[in-house]
Amino acid sequence: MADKSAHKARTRARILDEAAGAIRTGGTQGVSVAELMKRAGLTHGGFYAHFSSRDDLVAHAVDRMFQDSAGMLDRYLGDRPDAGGIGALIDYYLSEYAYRRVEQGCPLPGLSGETGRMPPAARDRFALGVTAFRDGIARGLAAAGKADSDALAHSVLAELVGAMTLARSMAQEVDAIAFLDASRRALRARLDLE
Amino acid sequence: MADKSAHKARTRARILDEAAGAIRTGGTQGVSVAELMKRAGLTHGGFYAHFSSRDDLVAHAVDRMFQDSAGMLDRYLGDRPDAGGIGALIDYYLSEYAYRRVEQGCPLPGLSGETGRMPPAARDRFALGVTAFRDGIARGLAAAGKADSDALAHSVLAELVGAMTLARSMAQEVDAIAFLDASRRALRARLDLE
DNA sequence: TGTACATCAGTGAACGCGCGTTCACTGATGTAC
DNA sequence: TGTACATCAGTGAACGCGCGTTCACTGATGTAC
Repeated sequence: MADKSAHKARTRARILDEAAGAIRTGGTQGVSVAELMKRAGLTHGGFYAHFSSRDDLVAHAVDRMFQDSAGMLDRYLGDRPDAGGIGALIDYYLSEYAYRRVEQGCPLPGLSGETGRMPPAARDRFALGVTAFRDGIARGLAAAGKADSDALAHSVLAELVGAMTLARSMAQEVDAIAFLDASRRALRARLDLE
Repeated sequence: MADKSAHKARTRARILDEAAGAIRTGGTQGVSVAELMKRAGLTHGGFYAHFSSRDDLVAHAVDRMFQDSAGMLDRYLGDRPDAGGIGALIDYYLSEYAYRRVEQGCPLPGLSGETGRMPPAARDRFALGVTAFRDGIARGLAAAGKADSDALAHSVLAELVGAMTLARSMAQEVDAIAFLDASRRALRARLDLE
């Protein structure tokens, strides 16, 4: 019995992983149940043994994405972040590496424009995820000795997300890099991180 | 004959208007052809007298949105922008008024995260629209006496778009306003616009 | 240890529905004489 | 000016398709005796 339910939990996690990846690339409406189950090596009918509906899956997948993001945030700005943490986070967030990793990266650039069209449960969890992310940045800014770190965190997060979103919307990679570089330098400059 | 083709052009414009509005709110996949034609006071079959396919419509609707945006940009930062133009644009772009006008406002917050899923023609026109917008901001920054106005324009646009996107993704209006205010103040401060 | 039974994750056919697109048509309007 | 004809924007029924969801089933695994 224990083996059986552990197996089920692993399957569920696998479905959620695939869903999180697919949604980061294709948006909330970007995967069909059948396609998703196929990716997870299963047939579509089994889906409802794990989730009550497609909307239910989307909500849990959003959670899943923000858990990944929280992990990333923690690596740079854990409970006791040092002064260099925020600079390293900015460099990472706006790196070419992150630019290319749509499927594994932060869900904010790809999905925050879409919240108005999300099923309500997903929308709520998304808002919580954004807030947590912003709080993490505020902690990092405070650790770097910044005053008014809450308001500043809003501004920094806005530029991070905007820069990556616009970079990914460029047709030419040169233009994409221009967005990333400009914001990375502007952020470092305005936060006195040189 | 002249009357007839003028009539057709007006109808096409009406369909495009409705499409632009609906897409700004609901995204590229947010309106069906039938729903759209109904909004325009027509039946769905007539659609193909005006557009060769749904993708064709989406591409033209994207153009339409950026024409509207270019008009807005021109009001603040026309061919010979003055020093206060960029500050006024920032105030307007991040105002509560703009925050609420999803259906008529700038297409960047709602759509730039979605470009990867757009039909190719729409994607290309979107990238052109972003570039034009950024150039307009660069002109305004140059007029305000800023050095390196091109790179700075990337950074400013990123923060504008990111702040509005994140504001609209918040569940509570208080949190939305916090994003708008923080970025408005941060932008004015870092551009010495007080 | 061996056997009979219960559980339940996963299968795959079937459903109703909304979608984009097609097409034969209608009827108002513009043109030719 | 009046009539016959051509054009074509818009109508609405019909199509094939992919979707989310349901459901009777299978067969591997865990439990009871």
